[in-house]
Amino acid sequence: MSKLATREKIVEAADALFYEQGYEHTSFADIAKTVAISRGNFYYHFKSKDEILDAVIDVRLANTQLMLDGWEVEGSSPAERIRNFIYILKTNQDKIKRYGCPVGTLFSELAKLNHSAQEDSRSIFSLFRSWLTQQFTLLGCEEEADELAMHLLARSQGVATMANAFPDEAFLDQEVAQMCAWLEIYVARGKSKQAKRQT
Amino acid sequence: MSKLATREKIVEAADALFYEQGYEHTSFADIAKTVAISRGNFYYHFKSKDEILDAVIDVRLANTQLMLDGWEVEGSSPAERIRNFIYILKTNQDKIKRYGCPVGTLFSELAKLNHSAQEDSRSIFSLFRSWLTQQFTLLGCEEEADELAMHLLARSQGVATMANAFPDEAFLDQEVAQMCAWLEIYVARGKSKQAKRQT
DNA sequence: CTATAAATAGGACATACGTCCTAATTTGTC
DNA sequence: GACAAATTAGGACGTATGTCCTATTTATAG
Repeated sequence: MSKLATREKIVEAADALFYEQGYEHTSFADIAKTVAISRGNFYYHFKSKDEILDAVIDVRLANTQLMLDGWEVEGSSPAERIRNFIYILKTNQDKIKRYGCPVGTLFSELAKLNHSAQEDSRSIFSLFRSWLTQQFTLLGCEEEADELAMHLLARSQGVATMANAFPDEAFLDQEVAQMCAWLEIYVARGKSKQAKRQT
Repeated sequence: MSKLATREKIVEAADALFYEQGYEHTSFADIAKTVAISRGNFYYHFKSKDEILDAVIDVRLANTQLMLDGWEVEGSSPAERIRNFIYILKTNQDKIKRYGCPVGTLFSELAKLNHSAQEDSRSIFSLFRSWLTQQFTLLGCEEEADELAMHLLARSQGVATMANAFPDEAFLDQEVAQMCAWLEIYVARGKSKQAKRQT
């Protein structure tokens, strides 16, 4: 119980610090200080900094999956679920304006460090990508589903980056609205296809 | 002469290393090794790591301005110039797939480090932003020029990030084509406005 | 050619950091 | 309540890094 609690607390603190300060810039002392434990205790739960990073990525993956699953409610449409994805930007806009996108900035950092966890970090992107592909497929855009997924991911990433650089604007709201409008094109296209198939 | 050469060599090496490895992850030894000078000599030209960063940002700003000026050739249209901007992604695609966008990734890192040069780093974005705003204004989209500039910047950033995460695809080409197609809407809109004004 | 300044080299130093080790404390079990 | 295992604390160690200092070499000027 207490073992899990401490471990979880460490991962939780590391998760936040890696997001806010970056992986490399966050030291053991930083995390230990946040959790209020000694460095020794720290090393009882994790043998190295890399291990904590792995744990953090695992938690982020799990939380992302949980979020996506939470959108899979009875009676929800793929369009609604994609809109949920777009609205992540709005929901987390304060943090995004301060620290950027947690997925994009972590991957970017690990890419530069040539870190072994780079591929694990990419898998968070992959999770979103395959999920979005699935949603666009359900929407009736089978052939271009993956392309649309990548497009939407890129749009989100770009908005997050620019919102980080210029946080004092209505920019984020505008872009979210535009992305929703863009989505409607494919919603309509999917419907007309479905109608065709019905006749 | 040799003084300037050494200084320039240091900045050049630091510029590349900051891009490829990140600012924090690049040590004095790394730069000194690349330039093949001693750490002592190093400190003769720069009193601190921050000073090198400032110099690198200045160089990047100057080079960017030079690039933009280079596009201001006789007989070029704003649409062509914006297309030039979009094509940066294609021109630098190899490096972008490996290290992301130099502007975006540097800003992102400095934001997390809470580094004093963060604002200087943002000014590279600002340069692109105001330049694009000007081009869209010339295109005849005065009211929405800045919005369009930010939109295009965000699209570029997003494509760079995703191309970094998934470099093995035709993704970048597709997105560049889509951005050019998107631009045509505003080219046409500008032309119709101009025609209206002429009548 | 000489004297002065610029430039370079390389070692010294303090600090921070990741990692390891051992002792102490807490928890769980019979 | 006693004993073993799990957990925590905190110091020790080596390395890397940013920074500084001084001696040596190279370039410049009168």
